[in-house]
Amino acid sequence: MLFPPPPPSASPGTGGDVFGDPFAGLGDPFSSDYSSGAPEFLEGMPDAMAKIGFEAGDMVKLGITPGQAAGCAIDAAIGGMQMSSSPRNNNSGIKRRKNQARKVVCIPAPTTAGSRPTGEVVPSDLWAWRKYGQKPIKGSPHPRGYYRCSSSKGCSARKQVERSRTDPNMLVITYTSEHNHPWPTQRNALAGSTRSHHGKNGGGGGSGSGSKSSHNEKQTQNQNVKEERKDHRAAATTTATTTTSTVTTTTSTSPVVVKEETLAGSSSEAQARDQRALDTVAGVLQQVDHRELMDHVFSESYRPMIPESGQHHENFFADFADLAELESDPMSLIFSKEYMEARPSGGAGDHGGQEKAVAKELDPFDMLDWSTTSSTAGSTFEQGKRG
DNA sequence: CGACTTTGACCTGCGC
DNA sequence: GCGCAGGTCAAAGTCG
Repeated sequence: MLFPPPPPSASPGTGGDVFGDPFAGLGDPFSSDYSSGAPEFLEGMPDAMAKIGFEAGDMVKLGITPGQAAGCAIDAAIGGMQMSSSPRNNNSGIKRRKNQARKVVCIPAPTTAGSRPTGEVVPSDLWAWRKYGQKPIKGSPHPRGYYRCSSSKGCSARKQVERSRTDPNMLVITYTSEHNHPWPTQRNALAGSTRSHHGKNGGGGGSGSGSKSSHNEKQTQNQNVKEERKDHRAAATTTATTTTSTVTTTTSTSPVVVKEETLAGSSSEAQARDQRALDTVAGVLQQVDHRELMDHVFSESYRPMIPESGQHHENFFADFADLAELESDPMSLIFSKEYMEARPSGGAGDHGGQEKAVAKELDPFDMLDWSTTSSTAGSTFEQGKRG
């Protein structure tokens, strides 16, 4: 996600130190009376989303709907502005380590793919993560999982995974610290891929792929693939939602349909709130030309985090496309789809220098790359654009 | 045996 | 200094 520097009006260091306070001046979205419309908040929604770096392209990249995006905007905002569930905690902000740069990513929660026996769902990215803790979070019905990078011993990269408070179908992933090593070349680095789907109990079963031998990974993955395929057919509704939303947001057509699918099961109040937010965001999206959107998605902001050879990228994309087929994982699904769609005008057969450029720009890791903010004044806010 | 998850205990930052 | 709540540690157990 692309996080622009906070506007001068933002107030870093007041709990909203990551984003400033994206809702500054908009009122507290959680204390707003939605039954009466909360116009000041909704009117400011697009601006609020922009403040936290939520752009239309990000929604396309991640295959989420405007409604979900709005929810993520809220969730991301909560990250810097804790819900005022108690007088003591009144917008004081959640506790966080000092000088910790963070990046918040919202993605559609995988349905059965990547799910654990406990029901927890962890999306795949290509780093290897090892879970080291889980905590119930005040104000959220869902626990937060804590993961650290297991690819390299000295790597301080961490991530937190929790379900969106506003949309259980969305996952809010917070990345902390950077990897100090190249990303794994093996395709086994699939955080969230299950070690075993048929564990006897919760312990030992579950996610994490880590640095186990690729042979074991493949074995497990192949098993999972079969089950996932089966599960995905069963869970066609949810999966289709992810796919459809990608299309509808890029074509700016009838996002309401998507919203209805994605919000199924929400409370009527939440639906009403999401609907209003959706309408607002949809209005913004409809002003965005499809091509501009795609241009943005595959724009200069997409630079490989770690320079690799062109050959590497070519292999990577081949692998990734392969994975997309196998996994039906939101990330791979989205990426493979968009990669194909965004091939240079010549189409799939258009190779050559342009392909290299595309490969360079389409590094999927930039999806999760650092475009961070930091509580430290004067820090870089968009590391993803660093040379 | 090594890597993993789970989970209770402990640590830490922050507001009062 | 106290208490709250988020973040981390580490022992126990599982799995291949």
